[in-house]
Amino acid sequence: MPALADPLIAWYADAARDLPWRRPGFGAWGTLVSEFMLQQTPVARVIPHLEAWLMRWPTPTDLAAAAPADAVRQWANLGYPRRALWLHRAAVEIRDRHDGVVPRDVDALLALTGIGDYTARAVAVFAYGDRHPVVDTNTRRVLARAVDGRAQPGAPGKRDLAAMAAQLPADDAAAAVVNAAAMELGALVCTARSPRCEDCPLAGRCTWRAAGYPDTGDARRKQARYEGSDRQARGAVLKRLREDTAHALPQDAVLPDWPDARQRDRAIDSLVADGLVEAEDGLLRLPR
DNA sequence: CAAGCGTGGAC
DNA sequence: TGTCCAAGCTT
Repeated sequence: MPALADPLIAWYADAARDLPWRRPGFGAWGTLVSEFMLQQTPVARVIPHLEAWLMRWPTPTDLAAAAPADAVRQWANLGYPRRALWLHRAAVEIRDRHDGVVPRDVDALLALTGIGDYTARAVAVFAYGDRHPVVDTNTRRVLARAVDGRAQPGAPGKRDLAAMAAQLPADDAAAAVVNAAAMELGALVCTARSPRCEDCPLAGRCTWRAAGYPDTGDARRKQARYEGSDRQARGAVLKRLREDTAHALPQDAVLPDWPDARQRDRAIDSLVADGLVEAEDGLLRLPR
C-alpha cells in the first residue's frame, strides 16, 4: 500500500465535506457539469449555480437542445464564460457521438470540448468508479509538500499523473477515495497560504515539514492585473449582453462610456472570435 | 509551452 | 488598499 493512502482514507472518512456532487446517485452528467463549473471557480460559488443548471437541463440532451446563448446567460457571473459555451458543445457531442450518455472512457472524455486531463479523470473516477489518478491544483500542492519537500508545486505536467498514480491503492473504490482525499486535504488543510499542519494526517511523514518548511521558490505564474485589463472589458461587454432583455444590441450601444474605446472594440472582436458573441447587421447578441 | 481567459472573497 | 487565490482548458 502506498505511503499516503491509509492516512488519507482515514482522515477523509471524518473530514470530508458534504458536497452535492458527493451524494450517492448524483450521476455522471451532474458530475460533469460540476467539474466544468469548478474549473477555477470556488466551491461555495458553484453550488447554487449547479443546482439551478441541473434543474433546467437534467440531461446532456436537454442542454444540447438549448441555444448556446441560454447556456451563457445561465452561467451568469461564474467567470470564464467560454466554459458555458464549451459545456454546451460537449453536450451536443455527447448527444451526437455517445447517444446522450456521458462517456466513461478517459480518451472519449478527453475528446469532448472543454475537457482536459483533470476533468476527464474526475468524471471517470468520481462518476464511474474507475481507477485513474486525478490531479488538480490541491493534489499538486499536497504531493509537492508531502513527497517532494517543496513549498509549492512546480510547473504542471504529465509527471503529476504518475506521481499520483504511485499513491493509489489497487482497489478501484479505495483509489477513488484517495484521489478525493488528496484534493480535500489540499482544499481544507494543506492550503496555499497558511497550511494547518497541526491538523494534517500526513504531518508525520511530510517531507516539507521534516525539512523545516523551506521556501523552495514558486514556479507558478503570477496573475496579471485585472483592473483596466482586456479581460475586464470582455467581462463588462458580456455582462451587458447577458442582461439585455431584447437579446440584441447595436454595437454602439454596448458600453458607450467605457474609458478606452479601442479596448472595448478589441474586447468585442475577441468575444466574436471566441464565439461568445455574434455580430450581424451592426447588432451584437449572444450566440444562437 | 507560456499566455490568456472572469469574478469575487479573504487577508 | 492591492495581492493572492480558486476542482483548468485551449492555443
